[in-house]
Amino acid sequence: MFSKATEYALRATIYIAQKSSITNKLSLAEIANAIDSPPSFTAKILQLLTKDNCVINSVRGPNGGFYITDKAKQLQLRKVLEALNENDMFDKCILGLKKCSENKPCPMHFQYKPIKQQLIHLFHVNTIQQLAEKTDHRNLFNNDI
Amino acid sequence: MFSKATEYALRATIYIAQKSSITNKLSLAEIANAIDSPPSFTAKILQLLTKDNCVINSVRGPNGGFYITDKAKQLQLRKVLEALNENDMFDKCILGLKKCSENKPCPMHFQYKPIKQQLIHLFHVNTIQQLAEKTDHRNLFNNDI
DNA sequence: ATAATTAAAGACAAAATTACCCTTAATTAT
DNA sequence: ATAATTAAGGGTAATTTTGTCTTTAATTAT
Ligand code: FES
Ligand code: FES
Repeated sequence: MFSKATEYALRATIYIAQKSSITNKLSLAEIANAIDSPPSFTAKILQLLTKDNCVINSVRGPNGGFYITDKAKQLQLRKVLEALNENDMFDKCILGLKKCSENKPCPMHFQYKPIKQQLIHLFHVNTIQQLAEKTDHRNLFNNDI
Repeated sequence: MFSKATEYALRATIYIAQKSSITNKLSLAEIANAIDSPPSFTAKILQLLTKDNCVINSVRGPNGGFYITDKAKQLQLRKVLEALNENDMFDKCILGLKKCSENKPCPMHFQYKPIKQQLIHLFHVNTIQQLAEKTDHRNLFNNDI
């Protein structure tokens, strides 16, 4: 469905929303370990999310790390997709036509349309905070049994 | 959503179902042109679909090409995903966890679940033929305005 | 039989994605 | 001020996906 980069971005954002605060920043190492992602690659993705402090914030130096503000927690989850440039994901034709349109619909268009809208809705109605509250803090992403 | 390979496979299958018959086989060149895909790459994908004649059939030599039997037209669209090894697409966790399960659901699991089921349903209930009938023959995949 | 045509098969190349490493800059603690 | 810590940034490497090309095999038409 999503690229690895986007998966890591979503997991990292939710994790940071669960565990961080302005007084308790999370290091790259902790985040990457918690969400089971390659640290260096995760660093790049976190940079995208901190660009213009659009989703998360970061501070360098001792006791530095990543955190998210209460305000940013109220952002739609869609903002994460935007930061990864994968926000147009759900505008696309499921069969890969250059343009998904009602005028020249592909054979799957009208059946896919309501599903597509639910996917868009999913990332629109949920705020980062709401997602963060959905699972208990302990073993959020450790389901690798 | 899908890989290029899968997109081409779906488009090619639907196109072949629309235009081919045992007496009117379609050449690689015609198919690739019609569905707007790179010919050589499309050749590889058509090979996957003809493997064990699971979805489409092919004949070499003059007046050879690709076609689909009436029987195969009754196959679920899901068979195309299977041939491309992308059938497990909708079993996966939307956040990329190794396992999508009810026991250890990710924060999006229960909201994503009904959408996932509709996606699965989409590829289960539609036969290749049904999709082929959904659009007129002329400019099926030429929506590149 | 021979030549022409078409897909199959394999090797290869390009591009994109994913991942890693090293240096730099910022911040903090001492 | 100095040293330690941490993210930022740049370059590069590995892997996967996408795309190309050439040869081979099968089939048909002559
Ligand atoms: S045209 Fe294919 S999904 Fe809209
Ligand atoms: S566990 Fe994430 S979608 Fe089911």
